[in-house]
Amino acid sequence: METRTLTARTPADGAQAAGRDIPEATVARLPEYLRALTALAERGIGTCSSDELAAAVNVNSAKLRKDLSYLGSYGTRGVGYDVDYLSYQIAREIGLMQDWPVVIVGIGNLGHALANYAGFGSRGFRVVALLDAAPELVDETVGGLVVRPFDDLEAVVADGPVAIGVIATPAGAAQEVVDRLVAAGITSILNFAPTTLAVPAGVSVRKVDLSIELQILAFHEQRKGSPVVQPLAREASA
Amino acid sequence: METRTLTARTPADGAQAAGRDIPEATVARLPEYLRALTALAERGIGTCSSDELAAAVNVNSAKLRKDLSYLGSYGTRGVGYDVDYLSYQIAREIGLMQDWPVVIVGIGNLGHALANYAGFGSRGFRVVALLDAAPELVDETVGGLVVRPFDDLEAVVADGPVAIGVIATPAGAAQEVVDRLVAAGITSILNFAPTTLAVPAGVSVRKVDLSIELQILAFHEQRKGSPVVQPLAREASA
DNA sequence: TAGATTGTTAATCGATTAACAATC
DNA sequence: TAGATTGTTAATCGATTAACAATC
Repeated sequence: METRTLTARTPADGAQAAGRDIPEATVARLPEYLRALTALAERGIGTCSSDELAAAVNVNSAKLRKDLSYLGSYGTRGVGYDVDYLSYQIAREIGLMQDWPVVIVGIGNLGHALANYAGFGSRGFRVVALLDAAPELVDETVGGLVVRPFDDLEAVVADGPVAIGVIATPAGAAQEVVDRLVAAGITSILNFAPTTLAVPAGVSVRKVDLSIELQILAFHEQRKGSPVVQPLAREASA
Repeated sequence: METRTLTARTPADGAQAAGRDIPEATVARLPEYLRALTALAERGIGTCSSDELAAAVNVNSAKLRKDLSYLGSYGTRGVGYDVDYLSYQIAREIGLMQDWPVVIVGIGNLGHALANYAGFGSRGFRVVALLDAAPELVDETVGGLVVRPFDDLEAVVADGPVAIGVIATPAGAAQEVVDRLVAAGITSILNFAPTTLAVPAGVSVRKVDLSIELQILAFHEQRKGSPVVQPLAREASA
């Protein structure tokens, strides 16, 4: 592992082809692996096994190894994974070697919190504009940026590329907003508004939905029943 | 359908047994169906087909019907579903006929936004306490509630049942907080802190993670490449 | 060489979907 | 009765996992 270099792969090498078509479930876990690796690196740990990393993320180690196998062969049998090297490979795979300009639409309570969220920039997600339709919010400074009218959207996009649009408006406005974002050429949307969005093919939408998460918890809480609080009493997940 | 009443089911009735063991993927969609039904009701629509409801939520109508079949047979062949009746059945299944007392821990930017979030209470999720370890936040009033010291947790729980704990602290504090919540008897956790939590069996954890969602979007955005913005050009999802 | 751990295989499990009989 | 739409079946697809050969 100490002599690892980023050698060019031959066509016969499987690892290159492995770059293609990563399962969606795997993609969703890569950021968690990366986060756990970053925490290990901060603790000065240079190497870890799949068992150790899997434990940190609460997944089966076979699943972890299978996930990583879609990226290539970045471990060393009998030894484990080099924390920095694996971090680099995952970051590259996710696309974190470049900057991702973000606009936030809707600067209410949530939009404020998002604009002030420090971790936002940490991974190359750079907030380039805050937009709101309400005149009383425009020109306010939030998280170091001046709120602009939503109608400035096209000007913002003309000024420089925008990769991701974050929707933090009320549900009623969200479809209109996403239509404008898509028309302006933005193809990735993160939706905090509690409503389903319709978008053309080729546009990715992820949603973050507090109310749905609470309802899922309520469902399971209800099923637990009052007396039977612990289904499988003894075992504790480390 | 007009004469539908909530008759007691006989033991031979399949619908009662159907209440058992709903797949996790189905559980996660029930709140979306409920939200779409509520929107239909607000538009004065009394009946809808599985095709119509499925279109509103962007799912396959076969999937919708299969999901609903786990709850029972609440539709009418040749007609569709009564919006109010189906709403009621889904709400009951999720557990929304009762109140779910919630505590929010960590009243920073995000905690503020959550405490002020109106939609919180709309479905029976009642915020009963705001807790923070920082003395400078304690006694501040947020969303109509006075922030209390985190050490009041046990007193809050003793005062009345708490079903769900919401963690809006920095990542570094989250494990400690969840340990205390679990020790206090709370068995459902909604985690906004960007870290994996370890909990004993019988405790449910859901997470809401901005950074992970952005990274998943970045992954796909990267794969789209600059010139190939629309993989399947023509088709537009309604 | 002996011990450890990866990367991969194959079995299993759960979720999705098309198709259609049941039935309003 | 004819048309419409549900509820269910069965096929397919994707994800998880145990087991182990490969190999450091």
